[in-house]
Amino acid sequence: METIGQILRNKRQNLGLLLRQVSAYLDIDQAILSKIERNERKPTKEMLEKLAEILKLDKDELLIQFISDKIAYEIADEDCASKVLKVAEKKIKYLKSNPIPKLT
Amino acid sequence: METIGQILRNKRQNLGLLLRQVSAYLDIDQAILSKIERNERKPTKEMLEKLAEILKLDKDELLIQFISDKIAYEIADEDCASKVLKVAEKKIKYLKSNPIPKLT
DNA sequence: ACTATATTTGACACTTATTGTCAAGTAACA
DNA sequence: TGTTACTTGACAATAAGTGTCAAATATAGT
Repeated sequence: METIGQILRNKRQNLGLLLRQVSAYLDIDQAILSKIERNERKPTKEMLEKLAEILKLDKDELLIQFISDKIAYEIADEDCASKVLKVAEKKIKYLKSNPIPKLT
Repeated sequence: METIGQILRNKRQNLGLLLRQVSAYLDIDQAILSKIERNERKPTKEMLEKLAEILKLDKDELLIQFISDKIAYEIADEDCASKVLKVAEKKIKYLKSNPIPKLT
């Protein structure tokens, strides 16, 4: 099971790209990219899209990995985690079929 | 499909309790509770536990509603939402069966 | 309409998180 | 030793979240 950081790092290295090169393409400091690859910081969606481009990764797949990572870390320590996901799924289906109320 | 705010408000009103009374029990400003019930603010876990007590709700169930609400709102606008949940579930299973890496 | 009570709203100050930048640090290796 | 790639931590700036309060708005009873 790979984290998003690992996915990014592996692909970058397989392509023989340097942090410096990729971070320049994203127009961010390479320190940030380094931290993203070690899961110390989270990329923005904009960064993800650029990363998908330059690393030849599927944009949607990367987004899925990113969000699921976030959720997994968020609730992994709850012992009701899988129940949470089931309920969340129902709520999402409901939200999708109804006008979206405002979020806090 | 009820939000956590709706659940809290319904139960409070069914018990004939006032915002003032419940918020006093929680030791918070009633404005905050009002906002929680309208999903403008998120309760802390401590608030949730107190709310479960005074409103005679199941503590675990309430926590599940709370977290699933958060997740649902977080990803409801993604069109890959259900895929995200599936991947998240796998990741959680993995995390639970392995030493937990540090979170960002 | 008047009063009292319940709830909502928004401004505010305060704290906490998140962010990008930078320079100094380590590690590997020619 | 010198070079290259990457890492780390301190820093300031910004954004996000929190509690408090008073004024505004319901809501119901008389």
